[in-house]
Amino acid sequence: MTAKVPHTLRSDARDNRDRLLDAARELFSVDGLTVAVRDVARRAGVGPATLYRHFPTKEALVTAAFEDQLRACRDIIDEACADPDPWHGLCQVIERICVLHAQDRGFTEAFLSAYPRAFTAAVGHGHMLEAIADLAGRAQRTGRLRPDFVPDDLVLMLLANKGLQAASPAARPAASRRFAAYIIQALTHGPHNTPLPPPARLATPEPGTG
Amino acid sequence: MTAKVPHTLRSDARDNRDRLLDAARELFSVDGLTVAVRDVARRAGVGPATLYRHFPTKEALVTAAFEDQLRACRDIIDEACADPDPWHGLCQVIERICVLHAQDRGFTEAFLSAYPRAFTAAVGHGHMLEAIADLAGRAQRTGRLRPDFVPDDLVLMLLANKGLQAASPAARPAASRRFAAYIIQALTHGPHNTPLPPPARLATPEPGTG
DNA sequence: GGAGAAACGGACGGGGGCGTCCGTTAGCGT
DNA sequence: ACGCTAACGGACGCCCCCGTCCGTTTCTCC
Repeated sequence: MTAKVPHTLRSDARDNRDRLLDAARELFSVDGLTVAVRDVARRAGVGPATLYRHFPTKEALVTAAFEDQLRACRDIIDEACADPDPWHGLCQVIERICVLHAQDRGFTEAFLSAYPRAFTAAVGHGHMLEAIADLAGRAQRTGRLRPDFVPDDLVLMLLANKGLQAASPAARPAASRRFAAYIIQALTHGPHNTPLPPPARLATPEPGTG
Repeated sequence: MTAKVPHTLRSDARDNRDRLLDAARELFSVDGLTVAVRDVARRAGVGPATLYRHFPTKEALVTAAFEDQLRACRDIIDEACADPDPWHGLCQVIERICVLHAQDRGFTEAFLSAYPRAFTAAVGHGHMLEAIADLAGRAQRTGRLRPDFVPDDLVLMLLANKGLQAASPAARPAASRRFAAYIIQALTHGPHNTPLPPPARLATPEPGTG
């Protein structure tokens, strides 16, 4: 029970930790979270035990590796919510998060329920969803966002965008950009809008199975 | 080399084969192709060896299990191509294939490149894509389908729709229906169309990684 | 009803991934 | 320079999955 936490890593340890995070980001971003922990360690030039010493479980490694991306995500949303034009803000959210996800497969999988516990808790999905819902409400009141849009539709679109990662890594950004443009088109309120089927309750995505 | 193929299965064998296909369809449709072959065998009430006797590899089981779905898919497309209103036909393709995929996760994964060899060869993806491209061209000439649509965009949408399978099984059909409606909205030609980013070359989806 | 072959299924080997143990190395403070 | 301890990493156990082998059961045909 005597807390003997050094709070200061030895130089080599700090070094290895950094290299591990870099390696994790590299591998996860291209191949997703299925990459073996061993491969991350090998890429970083350390043994598996070293990795597990720094990150007791794969989930810990994942959350640590994607801290920045998560912050970037939040920044995008905060910025959009502060946009004086809520419709423009919403479009920005869609476009930017889509390409962000397209650029990083691992982050997308982490963000969308591969390790739901870690991420939903860490960032407070709830808060983000609330902010988005508010933004969407304001966008609807401007008349640019179709009135039958519901916030869950945004989750729908994010999940759909994730599906694009089955494409070749090289094609992903272009695919997501084009997809985002289509989505914005679909969300635009206009005289040609055809009625939508009832919204889906996505509440609890099944755990695992990124 | 003496061909001693009975061509007529013993009654119990035929029975087991049917039960295996049923079990495979049930499990694959809900949980996708990640289900262990053992589980399929267990569900069918037979040993693993029996399964492998009927289907020498997992891929063989998958293709056999989804033969009907594949035919249904082709029928949808053929029917749509024969539709006197090509735009209506295209919409039908989108709606029906989206819900077909929403109802059956395993088929979707099989259809979209989890076992590319088996399926692309079996059905001739090429032919289907050609037919769709022709249909889309005709739809564009009616002025209902936006002119900057390219056939690859349909693959884009199918991949995106696949992403919705991360939702709970119960929510999938509703999600896909709504998604399809949004897509059709996005593809509609109208004065409010905003230009799209350049299309993505999806040509060769990476193998594996359903 | 009995012989022969087809079909069955439990047990096995191989591969891969996750997380751990312990003998060894190397940074740090004196 | 030297010892103490943090940090390292190869090797290990465990689990899961795929596909195979062989002794046993069961259908079929006479």
